[in-house]
Amino acid sequence: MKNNKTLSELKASEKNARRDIIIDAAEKEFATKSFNRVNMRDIARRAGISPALIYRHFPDQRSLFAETYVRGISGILDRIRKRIDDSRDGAFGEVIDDFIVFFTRNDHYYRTMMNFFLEGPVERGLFDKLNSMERKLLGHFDAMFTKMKIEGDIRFHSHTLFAALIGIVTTFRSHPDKSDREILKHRRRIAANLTKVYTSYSSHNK
Amino acid sequence: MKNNKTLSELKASEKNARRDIIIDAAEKEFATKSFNRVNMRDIARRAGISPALIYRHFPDQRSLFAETYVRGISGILDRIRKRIDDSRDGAFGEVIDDFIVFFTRNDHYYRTMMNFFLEGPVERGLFDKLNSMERKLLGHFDAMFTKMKIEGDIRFHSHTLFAALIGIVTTFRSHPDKSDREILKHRRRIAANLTKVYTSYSSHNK
DNA sequence: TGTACATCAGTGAACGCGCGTTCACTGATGTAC
DNA sequence: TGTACATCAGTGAACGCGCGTTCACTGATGTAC
Repeated sequence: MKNNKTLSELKASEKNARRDIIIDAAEKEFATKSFNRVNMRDIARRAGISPALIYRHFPDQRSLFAETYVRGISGILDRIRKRIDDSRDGAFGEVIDDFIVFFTRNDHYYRTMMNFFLEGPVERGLFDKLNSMERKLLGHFDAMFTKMKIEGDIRFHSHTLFAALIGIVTTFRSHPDKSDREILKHRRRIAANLTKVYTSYSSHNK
Repeated sequence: MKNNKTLSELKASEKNARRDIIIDAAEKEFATKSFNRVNMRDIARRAGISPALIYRHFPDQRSLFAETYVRGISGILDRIRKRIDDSRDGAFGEVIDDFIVFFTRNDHYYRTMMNFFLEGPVERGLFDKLNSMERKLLGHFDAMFTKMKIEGDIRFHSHTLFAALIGIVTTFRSHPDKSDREILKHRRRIAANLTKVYTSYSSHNK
């Protein structure tokens, strides 16, 4: 069996594989406990390595979380894009429902995003990477609003929508007397309300 | 000079005065540094007391912050209420601009709110107190939407609006290449866009 | 074909630190008898 | 009018702890000559 990779390519892909194993472990940790209980020791244990080794692949915890976020978020971004492209009218309701459901099921991505909003600027490369994710989503929203033939500045609408969605996930969270099911239900209901307002606005201004 | 208070009343009001001094000090600390640099030692120093004394008035830091929040927030709540009551149509644009400007100028109230959203349930009494603030604001929004004769479930609209406003403050924050002025400007612009969508929706459904 | 040296994955224990909170104590004032 | 005791504001130093990160080191593999 012929191996057509050079040695250094092999090495690089091995290195990437090791990175992926760490990200997988982080992902699993996020799945089993709440955001701020996730820690480096447990991630290392889950990956079957020593904590120190993580630092050979990521400069610090924030970077690891950011990479986890970037990898994890791209699926939903593509799904949203596809929904918009496949639709005639932008599929507003479905798109924002997708968004809400995704960030409810994967709260840690929301938390990572919040972390970067609230703790502010990071190392430049990381900042750019996270920012490009946001701009990608905004680009999708732009495409959606264009299909909707909405009146006014498209980019402002995208920003407004993004803010509103983040706000919905922010304001309806764990509550002493509410189950996860109820929270999701409430978020979707509010999102549906937003859809009603926005689609009505868009159809009246055609 | 006659003192018509009983001794225990006097004592109680003195105790309240001391509480207020601590809250004042916290407020001043929040005014001089970013949210997560504010700490108990500095608040104590600012109030001219020892850190331990704070704990005679507040069970813990969260509670102190919550009380600070509750006291600080009630002014804007009343202002918003007045604006709505004094207007014929609900003054949507002015109300949400007030909201945005207030939480931009007083970021620490926003941060305290976020803290409670993100870190979740607290000691019950505190939780109820914070919750009643939120419900008060929602009540004001209800009144506003009623004046606007908006179509649909009023409470859902209030929730949607609250979420959207929180989202606007969340998503546009410190950025390596942006000044505070620009951030405020951008937030107001997005808020104005939201106003356009909402007022149009409401007027088309009259 | 062997030797010296470089490279790099990998380790477990230990460091460090920021800061909320508590501890053990003082001093003044009030109260009972 | 004095004595014993309770109450409570107030203090500065010390505790503690969770956890991200680093340190000093090992062992395997690659490379130069």
